[in-house]
Amino acid sequence: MDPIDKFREYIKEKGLRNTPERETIIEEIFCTHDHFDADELFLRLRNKRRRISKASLYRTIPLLIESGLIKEVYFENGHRHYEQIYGYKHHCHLRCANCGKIIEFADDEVVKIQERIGKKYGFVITSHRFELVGYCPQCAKRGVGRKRRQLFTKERGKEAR
Amino acid sequence: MDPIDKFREYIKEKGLRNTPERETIIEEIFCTHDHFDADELFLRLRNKRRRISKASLYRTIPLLIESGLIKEVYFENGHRHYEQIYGYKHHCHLRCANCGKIIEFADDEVVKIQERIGKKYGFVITSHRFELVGYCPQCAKRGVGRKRRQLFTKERGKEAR
DNA sequence: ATTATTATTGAGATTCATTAGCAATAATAG
DNA sequence: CTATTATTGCTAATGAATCTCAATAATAAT
Ligand SMILES: [Mn+2]
Ligand SMILES: [Mn+2]
Ligand SMILES: [Zn+2]
Ligand SMILES: [Zn+2]
Repeated sequence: MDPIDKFREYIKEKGLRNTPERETIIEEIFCTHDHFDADELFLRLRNKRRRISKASLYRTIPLLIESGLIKEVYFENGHRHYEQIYGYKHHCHLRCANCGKIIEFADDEVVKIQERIGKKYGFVITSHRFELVGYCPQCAKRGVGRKRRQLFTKERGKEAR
Repeated sequence: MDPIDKFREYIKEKGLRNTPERETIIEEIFCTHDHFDADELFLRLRNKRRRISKASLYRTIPLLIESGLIKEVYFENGHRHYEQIYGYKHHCHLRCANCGKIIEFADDEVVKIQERIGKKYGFVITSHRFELVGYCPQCAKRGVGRKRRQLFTKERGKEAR
């Protein structure tokens, strides 16, 4: 089923009303599989001459989450980032702390751990978030040498001496 | 080594200056092992008649992170949450989506996955964040019956059919 | 198709966490 | 003890996310 149909279903079920603005937003989100944030999405829409107010965009996001189309993946740089989940298999993220590159991966062991821990504490687990952070091949190589400055952002105050 | 000594070491290394305000903050954070956020910490200090400005508190947090005393654990309710890491073994979190209860757990498999994935993509992995979300025993039990509404917030639209 | 009901929109104001600016203060080196 | 300059506290500023409200438009009922 199409993301838009999925959304219509949700809208009907909730007694809400569908609108062209909402469908435009969904279309834009699903025309690529990239992670995104509110502002990025707003600009993407603007570049395509779709003028949707930021208020509507922000108001739509929770609906997309509740309908199972997207989810929040991480908070970074002072704002939330999202990704589509509808139609995509679940995955975890591996991120380069330097260049920001993100690799999506899946590993069966993750689910096993989830089951084991859930059983151990009597929890009914509904989701998980597993993120690995490090340095990608390129950055790891350069990281050893120069470029220290913005590489290890967390370690400011050193390279000055 | 004491958290404060650890911090002094860091301060010296960076050519910064230590202050009673900073030590007070560290003391307050380490007098218990709870997760915390900036405002909570500010109030805890205030209740103990330690008047430290919010500005200083916010300015100190990055130093505590860089010195390896604390780390950001999650963003929720519009603000960041932290936890001490110095002196505590690494752990992951299991959280109840309803009552907010948090259980800390450790599982060796997590590290194995980290190593496997790191090798697979050529990343030098420096850290990970693994969070399981679900319903604790109590909430899961009640969740089946009434109170559905705010319980399964993330999965609305499904249990209705 | 027309009408009634009310959810949704867009523009702007508002909130709230976090930062930045600045003058006064105090931590360190010498 | 003095000089240097990092740090403090206060306030102002920033910016993401939310809210207000009048105008508009999506649905359901005629
Ligand atoms: Mn992804
Ligand atoms: Mn913890
Ligand atoms: Zn990289
Ligand atoms: Zn619970």
